[in-house]
Amino acid sequence: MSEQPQQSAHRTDDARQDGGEDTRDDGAVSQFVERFASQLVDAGMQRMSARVFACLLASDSGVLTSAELGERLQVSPAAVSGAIRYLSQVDMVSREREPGSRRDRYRVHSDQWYEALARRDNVLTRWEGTLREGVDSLGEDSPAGRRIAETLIFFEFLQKELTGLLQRWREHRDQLRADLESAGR
Amino acid sequence: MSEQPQQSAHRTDDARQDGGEDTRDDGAVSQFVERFASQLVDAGMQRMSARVFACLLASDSGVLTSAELGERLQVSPAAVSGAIRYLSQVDMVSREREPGSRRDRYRVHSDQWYEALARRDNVLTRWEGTLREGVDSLGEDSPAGRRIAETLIFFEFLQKELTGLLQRWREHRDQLRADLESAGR
DNA sequence: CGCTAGATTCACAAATTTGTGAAGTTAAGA
DNA sequence: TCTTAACTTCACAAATTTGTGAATCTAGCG
Repeated sequence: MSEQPQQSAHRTDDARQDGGEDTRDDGAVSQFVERFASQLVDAGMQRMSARVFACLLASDSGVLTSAELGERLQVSPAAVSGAIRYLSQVDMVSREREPGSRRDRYRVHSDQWYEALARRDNVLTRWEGTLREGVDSLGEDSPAGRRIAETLIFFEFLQKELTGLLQRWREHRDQLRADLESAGR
Repeated sequence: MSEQPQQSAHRTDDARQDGGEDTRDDGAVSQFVERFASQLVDAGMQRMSARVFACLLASDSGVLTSAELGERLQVSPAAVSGAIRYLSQVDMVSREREPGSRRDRYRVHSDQWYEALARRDNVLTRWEGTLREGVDSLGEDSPAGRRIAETLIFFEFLQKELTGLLQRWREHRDQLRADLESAGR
């Protein structure tokens, strides 16, 4: 039927000079980007930020310029700018500028998930504050006050667990890296 | 200055017959409800659902009818209905009907947070599915494929940890209850 | 110092979401 | 079986969010 290897449908062949990025099936990549972005949206992230993030995640270099993002996602520079503003605020993407250039480059960390989770800690702390106020308003002795106090206990438990979990992840990750080190090279 | 205890500003005195609900400062309760609801909204929940949920959480009985919710939150029955539809879908509220009545009553569980977290498990599983597809599309050997594979590893770690965490919570909770049992009664 | 590539901001239009009133549906009680 | 209280659904209006093009700002480079 076709003389192409079966994995290939439509490959990028423009922009070959500036990245060496792609030997991949663009359709499939784009499908992954959009699917994963949708799931992030379901979890509460703004659509454009989710798309930009997923796009960076699925790029070989992990670094893309505004123009590249705009082209891949088919959106305007303004949209990219807005998405990046959010993503760098929540620290999921960092902005770089090459020394002799006026183009920004946006990068995903390899540790972004770990860090995102670590930041959850603050969210929990804020929630706990509100819950404590609630217990005070309602009185510790009222049924409602007691219910909220129980909620508070759960969140406090969660926060404590989170610390341990992050610790264990670091160990797990370092172990994996060490294994890779001794086997792979 | 005042002959009232200082906690009191404006108390409900309507509806005294049907609940025995409130000996509390309505303003403060409402403030808690709205604040906590906002934080839930920030975390991605729909506004009305968040308000209904917070309202139930802050009620003495933990059970309210549609009419009560509508009155406390100043919204239409339709809005309550929509919020409840969502909340029962995600299993944060359950619907009851008193045997000889045509009024539904909506209840928060005391375990809703535990259960909400337990349900996160499914979300993680879905994400992992998408990530695996991504790795397949991009190839395990490409840098992007590798980055996504690392993400996958993190989520798998998280999912495994979640199981243990939930287990520990159940133990912690049972311990707290036992303590309460022997001390309080 | 001016020119210009590139990022950002702004006003606005399009799309989406949210809540309402009213009509529709369901089931308890006479 | 009829009546009616209570929940649900639907069409629509209001509010919010999202992305665009154009104008503006910033900083390399000649």
